[in-house]
Amino acid sequence: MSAHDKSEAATATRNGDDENRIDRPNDERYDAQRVEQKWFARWQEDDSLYAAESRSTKKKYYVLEMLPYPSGVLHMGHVRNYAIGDALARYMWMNGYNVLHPMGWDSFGLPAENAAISNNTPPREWTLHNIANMKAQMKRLGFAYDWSREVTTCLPEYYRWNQWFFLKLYEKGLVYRKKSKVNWCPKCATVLANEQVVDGCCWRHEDTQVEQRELEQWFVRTTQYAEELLRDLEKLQGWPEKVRIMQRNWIGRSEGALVDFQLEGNAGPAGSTISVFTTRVDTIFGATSIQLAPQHPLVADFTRYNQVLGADVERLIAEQRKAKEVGDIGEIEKHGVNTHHYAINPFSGERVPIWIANYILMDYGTGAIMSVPAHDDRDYEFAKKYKLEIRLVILPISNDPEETMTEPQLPFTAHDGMTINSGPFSGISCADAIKKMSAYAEEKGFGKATVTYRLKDWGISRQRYWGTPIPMLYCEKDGIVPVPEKDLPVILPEKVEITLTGGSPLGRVPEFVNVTCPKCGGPARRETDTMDTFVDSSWYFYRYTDAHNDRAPFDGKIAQYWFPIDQYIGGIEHAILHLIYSRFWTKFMRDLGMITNDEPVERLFTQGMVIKDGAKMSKSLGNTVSPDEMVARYGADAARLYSLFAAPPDRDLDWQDSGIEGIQRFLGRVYRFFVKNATGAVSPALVGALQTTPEARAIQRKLHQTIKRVSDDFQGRWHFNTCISAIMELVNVLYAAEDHIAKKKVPAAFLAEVQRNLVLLLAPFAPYLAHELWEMLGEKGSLLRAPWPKYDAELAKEEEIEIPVQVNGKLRSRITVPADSEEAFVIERALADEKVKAAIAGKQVVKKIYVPGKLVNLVVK
RNA sequence: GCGAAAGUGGCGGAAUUGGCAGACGCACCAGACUUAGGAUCUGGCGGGUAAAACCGUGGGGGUUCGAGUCCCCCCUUUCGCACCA
Repeated sequence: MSAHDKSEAATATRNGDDENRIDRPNDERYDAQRVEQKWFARWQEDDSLYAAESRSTKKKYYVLEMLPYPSGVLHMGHVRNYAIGDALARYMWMNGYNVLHPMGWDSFGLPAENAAISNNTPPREWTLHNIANMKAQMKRLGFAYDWSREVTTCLPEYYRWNQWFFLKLYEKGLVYRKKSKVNWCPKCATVLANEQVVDGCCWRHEDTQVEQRELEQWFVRTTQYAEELLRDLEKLQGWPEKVRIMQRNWIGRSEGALVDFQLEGNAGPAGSTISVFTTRVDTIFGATSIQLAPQHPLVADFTRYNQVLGADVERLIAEQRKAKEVGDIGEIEKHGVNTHHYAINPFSGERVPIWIANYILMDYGTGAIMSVPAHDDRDYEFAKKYKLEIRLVILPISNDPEETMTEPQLPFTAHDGMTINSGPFSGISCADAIKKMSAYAEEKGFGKATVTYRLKDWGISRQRYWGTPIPMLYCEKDGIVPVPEKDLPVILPEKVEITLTGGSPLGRVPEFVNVTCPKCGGPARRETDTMDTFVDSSWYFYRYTDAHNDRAPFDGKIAQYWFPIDQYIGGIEHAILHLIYSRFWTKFMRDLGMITNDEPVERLFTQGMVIKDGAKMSKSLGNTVSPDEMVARYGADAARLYSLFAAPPDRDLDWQDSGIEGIQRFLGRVYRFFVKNATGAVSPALVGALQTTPEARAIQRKLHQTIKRVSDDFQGRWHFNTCISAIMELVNVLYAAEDHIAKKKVPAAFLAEVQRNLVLLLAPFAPYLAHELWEMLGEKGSLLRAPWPKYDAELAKEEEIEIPVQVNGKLRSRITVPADSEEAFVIERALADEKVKAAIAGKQVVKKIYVPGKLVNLVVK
């Protein structure tokens, strides 16, 4: 059937339908809904091409987008994230790789419980319903996922392995229970990890102040791997620098020394000491006080019989809390109180007063410092205020010995000085002093060199229902008893009354709580807390490689084939939480002998946010854009293409409805070109033949330039916005050549080749339209496995180039010369140009610059 | 305060290595086809001018034949960290 017949047929049917506007002949409109529905139905029937091959000789490629929480509906941020990954997956398929491109659901978590409370729907039901809905949305958007490997973390098939891992952590001493002050979000009614506290507030409730509560909790010893987590950041060259810096700061390694100061007299418990952490032990002879955090354990001993002091301490705590609330603890005005107790400096034997100060943090170091006003900004400020002694013990080193003796401006905080007034340690460099003094302290048993991290162990207990039950029992006789491996999974019971008060909901389910101890057969009580959901996402990507294994979390051999993940794509908001936990988990699994890779992710890409009207989309601002609505109005291709076109993927994207209309027009333009210029399948013999007519050559050149631009971007910097504009340019060139095409100056066989390549270029970005056009061309093979077009430099080459001619750096004219012209020829032609002649008239040309293929610049005087 | 990224037309954004600033798209203007146009096609579109000249990449200096790009100083925005001892 020719194009002419086709459009006549189309016109005939449309003319019969005159209640709407009628399209004229050749006014073929692209009905995205009809085309997308057609392919959607086919893919529903058979999506086997999206499946990764378990046995393959091809090179593997693991591309992964971060799995979503099934909140109910996709938002535009998801669409953007998945459009990037899907384009990459399709590109890699077309390049002959065995691609693993899976999807799953991070489906435990609080929103399900909140929904249960407000709608009276069981969390499981609510969650599974959301998953079904979001999965349907993903399919409608045309994302090519291997659904045979779908992972749903809230199902026992998955979470049983969380429990298994927990037992392994327990065996290795990497999980422990301790009573401690923890972050408590009153709205979530549960504990939060340090990583989940943002500016003193809950990460989910930015307006809710986190409280401190004393609770028994399970902690994962992430600090055991602190050193390696930090060191291996160097290996992650495929990660954004920004993320690596954020992780480095979060781990916060700091070298220093611990030094014990003996308490004088009988202030605290007999023989007790105050251990301080300092990075500047070289300044210890300048320590003129000890400063304790108000929450320091010793403070309680001081205030027990001193109500006045107690009240002061309360005030200091309140000031700290206030500062945290405002979010600038750095700006807090320093206050302190003198306890009138003393401690002994072990180096000098000197008595120093013990103070309590609001600028000392209990959760860093030991919660106690030695205060050296002469050599620390904060200590200096504090000492000035409270008239504490300021004693100089470090002098700046200068080449001029006279200068070395001059007193520096205080506080003098540089690290490259020389000690004075430091007893036997005087007269040496700071670095030397640190070494010698640490060694001395260790030898005498009152201190040692040490490393402190900001990173804390990961508190994973949650007093909530919708999570993985922690497989631990408490027996009256045997104490803490792990659930035997053979009894896994500990199934989360379904009939549970969910409230946000009264502790863990599971605690109110007697048949869950009351068990027999596997050791003694006596009565035991089950742990009623559940695991932080970040446990689920710490290893889920391994499960994709072997999703139905019921004997192990996954098979190590299979994981070894697929890992590390070649490309991971997700939001920057996971730069710390998820990405540190999952790096930890990988190292732990490696040490268990399950895997061989040290890091889970080779290359990480963090895409920007989708915003609207300059603000993050949110229901309260009313600036949300619904993917469903976009698909219904413009089609999935348009929604996907626009989310790639509107901005480079690593930057924020400001959504504009008028922008997606432009994309819709573009898709229609492509479609109409194919309808108007139907050609049919290409004979392989003709592909790549150099065209002879200038009209065809122009198109061929543009085609190959476009292939290069798109391919390069996939390999390199991923600026899909410019890829898509390159394809638009190609289409514009085709439209501009329509007259030539009509006059048969462009051979039909070549035109068919161009169309075929255009479809291939579009395939990663707009799969629906690409498939439709592929079929229209009469292609039989699968587009998803069609080889990516090959760039041919010869065919892309320009025969003639336009060279701008500058005079003294200002553009004066342009000349057209053969592409392979010699410099002398180009300069000669430039000098002969009328406009150039006028510009240099009466002046002397002192320098002639020719940048081959780029420009000519004539310098005149 | 420390660290990182960014600042280009009315808007989203191009310019990958120092070489034609504003690709591509949106919006707008004009024309064509039309009974109609919120379809489609064609053309225009940084400021300035009759046309040129000239001026234009946050501001100020510099290097260079030539700077959005490199160097120095400053301003603004966003993000991360923040009395971290």
